[in-house]
Amino acid sequence: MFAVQHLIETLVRDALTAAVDSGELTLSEMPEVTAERPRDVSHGDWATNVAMRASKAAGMPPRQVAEIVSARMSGHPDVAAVEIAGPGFINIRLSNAALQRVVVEARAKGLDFGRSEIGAGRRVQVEFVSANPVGPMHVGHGRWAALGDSLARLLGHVGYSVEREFYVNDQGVQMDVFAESVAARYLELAGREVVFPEEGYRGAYITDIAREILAEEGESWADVPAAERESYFKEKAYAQVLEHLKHVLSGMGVTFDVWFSERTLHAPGPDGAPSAIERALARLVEAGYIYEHEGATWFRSTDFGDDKDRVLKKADGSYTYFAADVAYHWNKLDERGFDLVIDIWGADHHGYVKRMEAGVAALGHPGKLHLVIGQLVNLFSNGEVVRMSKRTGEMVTFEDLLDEVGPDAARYFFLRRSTDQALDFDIALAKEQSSDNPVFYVQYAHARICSILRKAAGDPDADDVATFVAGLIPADADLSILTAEAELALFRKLAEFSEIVELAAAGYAPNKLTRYAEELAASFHQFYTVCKVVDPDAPELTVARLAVVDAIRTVLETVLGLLGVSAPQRM
RNA sequence: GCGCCCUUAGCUCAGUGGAUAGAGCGUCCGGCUACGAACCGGGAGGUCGCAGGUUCGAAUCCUGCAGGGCGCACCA
Repeated sequence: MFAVQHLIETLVRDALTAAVDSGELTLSEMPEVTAERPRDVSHGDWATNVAMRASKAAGMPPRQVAEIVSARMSGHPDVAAVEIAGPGFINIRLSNAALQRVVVEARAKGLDFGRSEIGAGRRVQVEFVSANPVGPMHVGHGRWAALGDSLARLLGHVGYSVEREFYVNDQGVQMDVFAESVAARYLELAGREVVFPEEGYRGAYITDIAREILAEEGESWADVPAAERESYFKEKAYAQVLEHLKHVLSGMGVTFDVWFSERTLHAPGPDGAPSAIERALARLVEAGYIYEHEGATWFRSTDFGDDKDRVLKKADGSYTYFAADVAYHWNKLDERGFDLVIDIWGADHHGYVKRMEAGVAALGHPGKLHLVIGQLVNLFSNGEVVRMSKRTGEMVTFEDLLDEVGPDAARYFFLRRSTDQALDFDIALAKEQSSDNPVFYVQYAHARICSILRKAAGDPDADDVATFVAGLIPADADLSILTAEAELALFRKLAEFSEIVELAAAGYAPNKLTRYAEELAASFHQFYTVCKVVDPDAPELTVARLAVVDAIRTVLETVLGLLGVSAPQRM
């Protein structure tokens, strides 16, 4: 709950009860009292629909109820006006003093402005990207990387203790195929006759890895048994790809606290103790959700709304991928004790949502897993669709994209759309480092402010304005002289920030932040056009407006920081 | 056939119960002898896919239909 919203709701509720107590209003039922922000600013800063909600219970038209309630909403210093409008809305306009106070608060809190404690220190894990370590990442991975990292920053800002994790699928047939593919290329390079595996990975990167092994170790591996060669190459190539993944991700500023290996779930514990998968399975047996059928071991996921039951242990004795996933989430929630676990999955995995939620519920942690399903990325270039395929070797990879458009534009573009919307990413457009690109619009506002501050300080070459703003602008600058429309509009936008942060965090929706950043930048640019900041003839006005632009600077830096985008002081 | 996501201005998209549905781009008109014009102001542009329902009120919730995307393994 935000201070101002709370204040308004209290004001309305008090007026309502006072009217009832005095007998002016008779209610068969007390309506819920809520305050909301009208979409249209001409309707005021806050509005309540309580008169419409109470209309039936009061047995009179909404506007009449509104008359009675609003008459009792006396002059609080933060409230400038109360009006009745439309079908019975009560519109409340904040006083200039209340709006000016937001600037003071933003300056006082600095980069902590907009922080909240709704997370209450609870431990949350965000697992994302988790690309298979057998090849380069596609652009969809880039989207999950930007999304997961920004979500982690956002959750941290609202009081959660956050860990970022990458799940590495380093066990299974894909790893075998991967090893066979590298081995086949190695043999080719060594001049041996070889039939490339039917289902092998044909990307050029496989040959690159083989070439590197050949350069390092010579041709000696061509003459050892295939199993020995492939087993060695598997580890060698796996390590290389993993390093590559880390390298590309760090190129966009994304790092992980934990790289979790799937192998550890299959591995027996010390002294032959059961593996994590076996322990999780035993837990499900104990809870009564397991049965045997046609030689396989099944999980009764239909008890939790899944379409059909799922196999955990196949008839041949091996475990399914899903079994490892159940064990993995048991490890997260039970052994590591996270209060909340967020997995970001591509839309191509949405068919697994129900069974995963069923697994978590059966393990005794219902509701602690939140799956974010992100729609896929369609890559365009000059209006042409670019197909992505791990097999053709012709795909544009995440790395390629990052090299072309840079980390700031890539992140911003990835985050600008809601996650359940497919993303059309036009490389050619994103490459244009022009005003078409909204990230530059926002960054420009920040750089422009820094330029003003440098000018005001008489230090055009200063590297970092943060080092001198405190000395330049007193904390108790008198802001009451700031009453221009453009100024008040800017203060209103500033006041929305805490609200936007909480909404974005609660909805796992960083795209709300990109929108806000653009709106705040627009409000600033409008203010800048109308209001001269540095004016030697008006020292008090100059100080007050410097306080404003400095507050905006900090909030722009904060919101860009939550997106993982840089806030340059010059461009 | 079943499930999930999507359908809003010419284009790309915001908007999950409120008032005259918004933004960017594009288009047309206008604004620098003020601190960064990478900026700002204004105009034109809409059957919120279609049809019912719920209620004081629906782009938003429910049902059905149409169109597009993605999935429906003892694969990973």
